[in-house]
Amino acid sequence: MAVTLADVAQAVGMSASTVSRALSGTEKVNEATRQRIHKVAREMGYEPNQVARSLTSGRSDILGLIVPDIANPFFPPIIKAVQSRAASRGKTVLIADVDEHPADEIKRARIMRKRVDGLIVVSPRTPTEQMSQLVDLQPIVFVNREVPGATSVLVDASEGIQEAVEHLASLGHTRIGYLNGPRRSWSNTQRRTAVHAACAQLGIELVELGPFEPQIQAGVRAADLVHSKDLTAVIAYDDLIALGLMARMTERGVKVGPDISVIGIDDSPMSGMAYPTLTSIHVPGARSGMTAVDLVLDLAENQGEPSEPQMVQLETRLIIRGSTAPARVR
Amino acid sequence: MAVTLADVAQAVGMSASTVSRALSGTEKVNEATRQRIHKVAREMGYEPNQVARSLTSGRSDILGLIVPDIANPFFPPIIKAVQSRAASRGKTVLIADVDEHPADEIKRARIMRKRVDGLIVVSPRTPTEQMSQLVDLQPIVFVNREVPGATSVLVDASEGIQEAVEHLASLGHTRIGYLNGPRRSWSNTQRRTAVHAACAQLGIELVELGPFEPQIQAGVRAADLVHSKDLTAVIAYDDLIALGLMARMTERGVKVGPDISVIGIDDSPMSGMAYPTLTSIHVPGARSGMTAVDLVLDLAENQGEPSEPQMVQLETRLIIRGSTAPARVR
DNA sequence: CTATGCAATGCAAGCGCTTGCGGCAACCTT
DNA sequence: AAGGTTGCCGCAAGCGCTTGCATTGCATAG
Repeated sequence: MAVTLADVAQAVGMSASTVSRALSGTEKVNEATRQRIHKVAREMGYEPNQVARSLTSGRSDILGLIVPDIANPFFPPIIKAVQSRAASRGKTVLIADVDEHPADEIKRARIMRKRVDGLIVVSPRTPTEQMSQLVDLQPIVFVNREVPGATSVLVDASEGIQEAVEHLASLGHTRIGYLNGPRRSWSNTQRRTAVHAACAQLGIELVELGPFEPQIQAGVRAADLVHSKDLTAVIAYDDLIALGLMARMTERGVKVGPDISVIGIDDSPMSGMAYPTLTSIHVPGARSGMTAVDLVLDLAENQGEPSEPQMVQLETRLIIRGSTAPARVR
Repeated sequence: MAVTLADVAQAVGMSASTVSRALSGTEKVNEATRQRIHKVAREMGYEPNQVARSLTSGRSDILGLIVPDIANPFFPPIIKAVQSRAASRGKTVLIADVDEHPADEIKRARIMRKRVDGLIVVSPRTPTEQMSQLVDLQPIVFVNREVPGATSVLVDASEGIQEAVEHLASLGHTRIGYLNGPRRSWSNTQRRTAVHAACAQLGIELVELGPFEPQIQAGVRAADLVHSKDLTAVIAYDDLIALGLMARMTERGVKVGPDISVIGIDDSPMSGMAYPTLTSIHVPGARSGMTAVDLVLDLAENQGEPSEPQMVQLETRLIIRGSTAPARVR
């Protein structure tokens, strides 16, 4: 059996309460006794039982993080950022991968909520109505989507997309495609709207395709569709779709760059490694993860005072690489 | 406040013990009352407080999973497999990403151990002596590394590597490079040894390079080194290194395939998407994850009876894609 | 009709920790 | 010198749940 608080208390000849206070450090304890307690505790190899601790204190020092798909390279950086930020604030992170399955999301969130001090939900996908069910699971913050009445950290795709369309326009493209992400996805709606706006403003013809799942395979399928539409440039909902598309194009002997320009969104680590390298709209995943941690911990600390929901906006920008080139003259 | 067991008990007019038994289902309760209790509990929206439950029962229904780096595409499939297998057995998974930092691994494991029913450690990297410290954190199972006295699921690289070297030999390569992974990594040692053995057997000259971190950037650095050694074929410690190397080679105008053959290890999802597609040794990540869950749960269930450590071996095989081709005649 | 067994349920003791409240010295006040 | 502070610390009451044991009622056996 592990050594308990009581064991330490007995060894030092003090009450458990004092030992508890000495170790958790919040309350006043004589400096000398504190040191003695710490020493003995260390010698005995005492480690507080977190479960018992959270039962009484109500805190667990765990943060819940819900992501749609760990395998999507866009998420690991977010996860890492959340973990390291959380760690520096003394928290651990419980990750749930909901496998792009919205229904799970709600359920998992409810279950998780009991063991964690706060929830961070990164889910561009689940419909807003369902998300709203989660708002009362305070403290909770949403990343990359807007939920009425909840604090969230948003990524504003419009700037990057504006830049992307301008980039294509300046390369002489006059007719571009947009490969939709999942139909009911909030971020797809956002991105799609931004593409529309930018095209309208620059007088570019827009062809919509999809929806596609944010997976490489979907991009592979998209490729053939794109080819049949005779487009010279496309913007994909995310890098994965773009990457799959590029792979398939290359396989079919279509040269990405010279023959067709493709732009991804997310700027995931892979985009610099593909061939050709993928021009992509950088989404500050790590920053949004860190921000989310800060927000959720703020909420957790001020549980009582009902602060009004904050909304932090982060910006995007275009990273030009090798997958975009002047439109071929026909 | 959430509804507690006592609330439900009061509503049904029974004692908390009965309600507890009715809901957890393990003990005998009259069928009629059980149904009534279930009904009321559902109506009241009762959800057991997991924290309290685990304090008394000692179980948490959480499995701990320690991985070196979520961002390495080799791991997400493992994680997903572990999660889904665990879910089907009624467990949740607590993931810790130790950022390739061995020292953390030990610490994290110890801390985690208190809140989880069992530990799965996937860490090809940490030195064996340190790993051994973890053996007493039963139930624990190690993936992809052998630790004396502990149950583990091993991936036997030798077959796949043998196939790989044979493949290269048959393509006419007579001098190949091996790009070492991290120096003290168990799996690197294993792979390296296998490469040596295969080369010796087939009379192929072997040049070792590295060590390199299992990251794309390291592969990029490796590329220039490889180039200067005038090799016609290399086997990399993992896909990431291989991918980085290919990207850099391509950038320098060296044609991967015709000019230099490269083989990765892991067969991560990216390998089919690179250009050219990467010939790689398939490592059954998902299977090993599932197996690990089964093993650790078995251990957990038979905590008392000291069963002797099992060792499950999984096999690897070569997946030939576009990055390998006949040696250029010079 | 009383003894016995069994199924169904209640009692109560924790699990290991936190925390409000109060005790009690030792120290200040005026 | 008596009342008031202050700083440390102990008491004890839980947190919500599980579980060994006792209790009850009733059917069955003797």
